Amino acid sequence: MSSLSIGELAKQAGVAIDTVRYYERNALLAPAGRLASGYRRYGMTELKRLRFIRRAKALGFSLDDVRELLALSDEHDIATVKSAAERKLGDIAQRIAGLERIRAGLNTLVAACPGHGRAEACPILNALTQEQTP
Amino acid sequence: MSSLSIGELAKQAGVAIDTVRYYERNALLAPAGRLASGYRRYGMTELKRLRFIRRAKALGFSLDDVRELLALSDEHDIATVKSAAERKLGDIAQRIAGLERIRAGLNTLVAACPGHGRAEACPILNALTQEQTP
DNA sequence: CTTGACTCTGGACCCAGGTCCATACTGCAG
DNA sequence: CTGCAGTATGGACCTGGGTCCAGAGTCAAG
Repeated sequence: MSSLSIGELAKQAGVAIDTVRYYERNALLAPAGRLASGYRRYGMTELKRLRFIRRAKALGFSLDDVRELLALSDEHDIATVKSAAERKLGDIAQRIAGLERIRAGLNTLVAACPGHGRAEACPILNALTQEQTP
Repeated sequence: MSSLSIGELAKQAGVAIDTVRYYERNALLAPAGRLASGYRRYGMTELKRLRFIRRAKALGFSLDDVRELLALSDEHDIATVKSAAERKLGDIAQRIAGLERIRAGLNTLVAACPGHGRAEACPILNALTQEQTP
């Protein structure tokens, strides 16, 4: 046990085989140990790391961010981990705010559109056509 | 007046020259009229259309969406415009909801992290390392 | 031993929405 | 007329996060 082929690893981590190799090429995973045949072999360490990556991505981190986090977690540098997470939180809040603004604008337009009649009566088309800055 | 070079058009519309040509190549703008020299010439119609595109993008529409909207606005088909806008509104709401979920998760972790001490005390690293599904 | 499933490699390709480049030609001010 | 800014073209390149492919070699069940 605890020796996995790339296919088993990928399956257990819930990613594609190509993704594992892609991560290795891009330094998110250390180069894997090899059998005499050249086949990669993995242990629990790599499985955990791969799951770490998957979770971090689900939390909205880019692979660049993840690379940093992995480095930090190796250093056990909690303060830096926390501030990285805080920065990410700020990013996410900003993305949400941008989308909220778009939603509010579009919502107003949709609400005001009768859904029938002349084009001039459609505030959506008007908003897009008019000269004023949105 | 009302005859613009590509550079003047781009400037007045607030986009790059290359972007104008890119839009022409990708059927967001009709092929421009040309001088004998081959230089493109534009009028107010194209300027408005370009601003339409810019605004629509600012509202979160993809260029594919914009192509559709342009076709619709040509048809003065208000009902279809409204339902396209409603679909877009749904998309945006979903994106926001996804980000909210991420934010809530990350927020909890950051709040619980002491910011110093052993790595085992950092809930951020723990959440990423632990086996349970996030 | 055979056969089918697995793995290896380097490299091409995908999505969107452009940006940048070299080379050649044109327009206009002075 | 000169010189420089502007424009033309086709094609390469960029970002991020992979995915797919051909051709070759390997593992393991039966």
